[in-house]
Amino acid sequence: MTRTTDRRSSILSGAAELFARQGVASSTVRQIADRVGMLSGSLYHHFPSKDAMVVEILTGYLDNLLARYRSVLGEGLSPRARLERLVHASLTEAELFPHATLVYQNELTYLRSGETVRSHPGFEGVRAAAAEVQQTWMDVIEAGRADGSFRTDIDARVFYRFLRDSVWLAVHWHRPDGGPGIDRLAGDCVSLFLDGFATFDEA
Amino acid sequence: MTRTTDRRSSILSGAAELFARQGVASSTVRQIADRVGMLSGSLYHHFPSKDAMVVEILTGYLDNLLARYRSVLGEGLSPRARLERLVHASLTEAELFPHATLVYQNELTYLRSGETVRSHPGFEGVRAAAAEVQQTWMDVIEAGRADGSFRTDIDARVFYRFLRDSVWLAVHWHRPDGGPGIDRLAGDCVSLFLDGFATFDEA
DNA sequence: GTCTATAGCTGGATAGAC
DNA sequence: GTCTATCCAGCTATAGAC
Repeated sequence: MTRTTDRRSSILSGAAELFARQGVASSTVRQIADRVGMLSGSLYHHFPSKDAMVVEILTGYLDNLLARYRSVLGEGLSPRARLERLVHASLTEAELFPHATLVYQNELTYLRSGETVRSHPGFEGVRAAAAEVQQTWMDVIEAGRADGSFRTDIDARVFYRFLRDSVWLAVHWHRPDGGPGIDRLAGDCVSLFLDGFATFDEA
Repeated sequence: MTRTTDRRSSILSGAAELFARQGVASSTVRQIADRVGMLSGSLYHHFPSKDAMVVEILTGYLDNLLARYRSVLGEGLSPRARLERLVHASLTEAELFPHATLVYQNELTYLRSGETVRSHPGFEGVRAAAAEVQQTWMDVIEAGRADGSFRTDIDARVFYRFLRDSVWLAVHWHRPDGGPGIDRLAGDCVSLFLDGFATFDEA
């Protein structure tokens, strides 16, 4: 167990912060090196390429997130409760890794653009993990539609996108310290969406 | 009045499509030239730089959008009705200029990142227009909070962001032909958000 | 494990022929 | 108005000294 954060980790977190703020394409290895106080060439002792950093940032983030999701799925909850736990898990992860969350959110559009750029081995894994994340959400939404607790007159994928983007967006404004905790935030978010989306037994 | 779409416009629309799919930074002037069947050097007869294309795409989009917004503001509607008309205007604009809409949505994060990259003259105008768009939404939300029709226990900016991203996101999945029209879509969207967000006189 | 130095490439942009 | 030909800057990545 090393006492101080090792070099490799600090490079990765510096890179994540840059990627989050400027985008991957506009961030250079020299900027990354500057940030940790070394020269660009030295980075390649730790990572084979810039893309490898991106892959590692996204993979670490998604692996953690999926582990949380799987734990939630094992609890055998109702659709509504499960949805709240998924929101909670996502917000928790976003609080722990805000930069990785932003990178994932911002680059997702370009990541899935089929035949283009990213052919780097490892991006396939990222894409697969991203697909599993989406499937997890779709499953709970479909389950809620099936048991009558969610509306069926609005496309499931549309609802998924609305909710997903709102949750992921929280990292833009949520402040870990001082503000409302994750618990409160997750509850508010689910209430906001579901009380306008879940079927109401009015009258 | 020219009968065919002129060269300049086709360059711009080709560029917009590329920017939307790959991101501005990852799109090269050579790709843009390829798409309209000319060589990269020839582009510079029509535009002084790649950034100038980005500025013109975003400016044209935002100018149109703001013109619609101002027209809505002149109708003297209630907050709820005004909100629906703003959603409607945004969706209409997104249907007419889907690529520009996506570019705006995707690059907004990097656009506002203060001292970084984009110092091109003209980007200031884009930023100013984007600020006016945001202000228009914030005004109607605040008006609704003031007259009691919207909840005050959730941050206005949070609600704004949820709604804005959901509306802008529609361009990802909405198909102009065949699917539900803009009218229906706008109504659904507002109903979805407000019936979970507007105050209810229950009991 | 970091540095110096630079190779090799790609991208935005330009000059001038046609 | 388009093409040919290219400049130059900036980038990723590498090789080898220390």
